[in-house]
Amino acid sequence: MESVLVGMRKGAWTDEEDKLLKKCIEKYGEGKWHQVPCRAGVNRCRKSCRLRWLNYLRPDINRGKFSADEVDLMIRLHKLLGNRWSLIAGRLPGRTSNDVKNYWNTHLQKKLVPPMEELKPKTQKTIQPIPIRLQPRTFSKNLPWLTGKTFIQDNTQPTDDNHPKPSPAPPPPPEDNEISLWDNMLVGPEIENGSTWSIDGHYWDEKVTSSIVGGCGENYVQEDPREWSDMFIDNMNIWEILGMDKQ
DNA sequence: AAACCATTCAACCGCCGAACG
DNA sequence: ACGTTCGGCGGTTGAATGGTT
Repeated sequence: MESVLVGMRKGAWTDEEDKLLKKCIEKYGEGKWHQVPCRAGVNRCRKSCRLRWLNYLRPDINRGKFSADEVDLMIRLHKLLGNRWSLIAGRLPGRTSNDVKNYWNTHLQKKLVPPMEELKPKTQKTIQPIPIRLQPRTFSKNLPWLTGKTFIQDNTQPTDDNHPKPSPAPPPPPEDNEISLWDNMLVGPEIENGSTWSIDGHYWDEKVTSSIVGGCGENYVQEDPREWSDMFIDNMNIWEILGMDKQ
């Protein structure tokens, strides 16, 4: 119960609050958000502090305009991931999930969605706009890839500049057929052919499953794709999947 | 100059899953 | 096994700003 919420400040952050929060994070680091309001001396809830830091105060945030490349990548990723803003933002260095979400809602949704709606024959069976449902968002600290046994690619780490770049030690590239699969997932309507759409919108193709899992480099066996898909998406080299030059 | 409308985006809200006692 | 807490997410809201009449 967050009884301490009574009397908490809301609304826009002041410069003074920003300074206090920034100072606190620099001193104690990110995390332990429940302690941050007390440590920083701001009358805000933990969520508000976290959001302010992640969306505004973090030093690596790129607050400039979205470049054409970024927009292109965002569209591709959205086609692949759906409204998984945090995952999309993770592939756009310096961008926050809030930025991506806002940009999509204000700039791209109007451009992309309405025309699709208009083009859609009213009698035609429609495919839900969520290509993949990636269920798990967080993982146990005991999982192998969190204990140093498995390579983890983390593109969300701060970068020296604001340009997209591959990780320093990228994992082995996927096999050609794997790239083809993900390419296919990005190109649109043909996604329906030869693959499986489950009732709840999950996209699945069993033949490819084993191939992908094997391609992760570990003897990692998982029965249900929904159990590993987030990890997979996070850790695989999406730059290659998207067929983009690493810049 | 003022009123109105549209757009942008920071911030809040409610929910979920993991961790912990 | 269960309840609580915490971190994190996506959806939504509303104030601020810009543009138009």
